[in-house]
Amino acid sequence: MQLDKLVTFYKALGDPTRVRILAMLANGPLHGQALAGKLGVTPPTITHHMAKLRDAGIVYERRDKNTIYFYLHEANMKRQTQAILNVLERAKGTMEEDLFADEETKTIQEQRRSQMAADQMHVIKSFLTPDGKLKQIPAQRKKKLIVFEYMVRGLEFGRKYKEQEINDYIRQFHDDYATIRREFVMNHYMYREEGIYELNPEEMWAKAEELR
Amino acid sequence: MQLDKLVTFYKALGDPTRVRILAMLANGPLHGQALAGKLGVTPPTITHHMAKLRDAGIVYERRDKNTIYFYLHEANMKRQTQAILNVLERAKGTMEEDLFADEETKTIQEQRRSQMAADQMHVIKSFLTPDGKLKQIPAQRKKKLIVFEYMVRGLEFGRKYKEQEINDYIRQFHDDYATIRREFVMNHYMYREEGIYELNPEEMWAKAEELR
DNA sequence: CATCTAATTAGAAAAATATCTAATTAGATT
DNA sequence: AATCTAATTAGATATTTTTCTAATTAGATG
Repeated sequence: MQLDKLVTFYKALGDPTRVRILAMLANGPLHGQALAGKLGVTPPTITHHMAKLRDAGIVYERRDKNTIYFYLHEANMKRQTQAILNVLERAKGTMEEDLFADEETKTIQEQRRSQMAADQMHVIKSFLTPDGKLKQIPAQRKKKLIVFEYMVRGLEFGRKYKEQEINDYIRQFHDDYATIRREFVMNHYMYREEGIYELNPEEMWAKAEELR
Repeated sequence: MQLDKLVTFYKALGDPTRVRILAMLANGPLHGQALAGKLGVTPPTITHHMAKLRDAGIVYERRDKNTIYFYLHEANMKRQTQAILNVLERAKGTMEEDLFADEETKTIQEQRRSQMAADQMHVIKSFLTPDGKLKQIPAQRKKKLIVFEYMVRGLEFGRKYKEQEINDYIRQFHDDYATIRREFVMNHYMYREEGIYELNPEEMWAKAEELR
């Protein structure tokens, strides 16, 4: 559900009233009445906006008697503002089109540079056959993650996959799709909910860092 | 019109379809048909989304024969993702509440630290009387800007002011409001459109950098 | 110039969003 | 228990947004 989270965050910032609220909170916490007064809106409107900001992880609140003070969650903000950049950075490394490029897009694809570091590329080459099959699942954790990351890059960010689709995808690389699918989830490359799988770009990115 | 610009940017990122488009463009430019195909939507839908992304300065396009390729505007993205953080940073320095704090918020206000550097504070003190009047407009550009920045911090980000309101505000500091109002605009602290004034936080912030 | 392709515009329908008023709830305080 | 205060919920309305189909436009190209 990572796409949703990212979208929720930016959507929360995509409203002038909420941005003004945040600018006020930058001066220190304020309660609902104060915000309503300064902005010239009614308390229910504040409740509405604060719910959005809270859901996005942008503010948190603390109660003092009957009054609820809202605080900027600065660390969360700083982290999340970057989210889209992380997604794009990760998307750049995707090999999907390199592997299955059709005539239409080939020349454009060729213009770009892969983002994958040379030593990671080396690990990958050593575990894949020339036609892209996985010889074996690396035993060493670090190498295993490099290979998984490579494999998972062929999946599309933000798309929901049925288990069957994941199996078929993995089978391009290795027959033991069940093990690998489980590993994907265990290592947080994918997220599973009610039998539906989705890429987890945030975690993947954190992993990419760790591998360097 | 800076608030609008910021909101337009984040709003553009607040839609799952658009985020997926961006993830695809991170691999290199694509044309409308290709995007429509990959996403399973119709061309008009792509036109709609690309207009939003273009307005937000997130993509640009280049034509080749009948085909229009969309490119990620990465530099713009990187700069603009930070925008909200800049606004908040600037808002923190606002002295409005220090100067006019009412009983209600005083203790909270006291908890926070001013962001204004010590040497800037020194310049300000030397040009203001104890009751907050401006003795004279500094002749030295750098000092003048420090004082203007201080003054302008009492105005509210994102709010539209009539000329009369600006005059009244400035008169707290100095009788020659006309000169100072003109200076505010000339130095890009404020933005003027059809007789309505609004703070220009982006420029102000750039200025704050320059002063350090 | 007739035709093809990709993109855009127009216009409609459905969904989501922002905001208000009125009513209700959750916690203090008397 | 009765009363206050701040916040929330419910429900209504106006606006904005997403997406579609059908029609139109802008450029190439035979």
